[in-house]
Amino acid sequence: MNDYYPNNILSQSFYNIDTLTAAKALIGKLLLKKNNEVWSGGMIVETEAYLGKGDPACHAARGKTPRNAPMFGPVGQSYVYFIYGMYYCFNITAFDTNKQNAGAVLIRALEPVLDISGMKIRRNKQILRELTNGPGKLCQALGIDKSFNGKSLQQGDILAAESFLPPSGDGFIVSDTRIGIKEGADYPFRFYLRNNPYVSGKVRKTTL
DNA sequence: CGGGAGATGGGCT
DNA sequence: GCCCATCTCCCGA
Repeated sequence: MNDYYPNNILSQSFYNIDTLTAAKALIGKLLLKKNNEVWSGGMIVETEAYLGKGDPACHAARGKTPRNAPMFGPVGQSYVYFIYGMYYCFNITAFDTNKQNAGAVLIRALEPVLDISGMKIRRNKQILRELTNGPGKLCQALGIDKSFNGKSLQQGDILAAESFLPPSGDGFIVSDTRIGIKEGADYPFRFYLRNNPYVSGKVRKTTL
């Protein structure tokens, strides 16, 4: 439990910017989800940009379908998809509406901040680092499933907001290739906070 | 303690 | 048929 109530919610215009810039700008922001009147959430520490047209790794690369429809807009809404038969991945639609017609930022990892006890229960894990250090993990920790697909992030049960504290690490955002894709694997469209222990992947040299 | 195998299902081509 | 993230179990050092 906590007595947190969201403020400084990111406006829709925040997301009307090219997807790569949005992916970097979202680093350090809060992702919030309300569960039974309690706000859970954490600071975004790792993202990936998926450009619509010309990006073979993007679900929207071959045009609009029922599944990828949210990626075609409006910007600033959720795009949630089901993966590997058991997990979900959470994206935020973001693109320059004057230049692109689709695009989204995959949220790959959070630094836990709010309702850590609730996240531990939903994850069935006690280690802080294991709660939200991966796209499927953070959806489970926050209680996000397909029913939250295509929802505004300016109101409702999922919000993105300015953080009230700085993330761990030295504050530098570094880029690298995206995880788990085959085509477009050489594009440096993944961004994360250097030296932040909550970034996805193998255990870093930090004792948490 | 780290590493590898196997399992899990929907949306596309 | 191909593509994906994560868990658990079972090794071997």
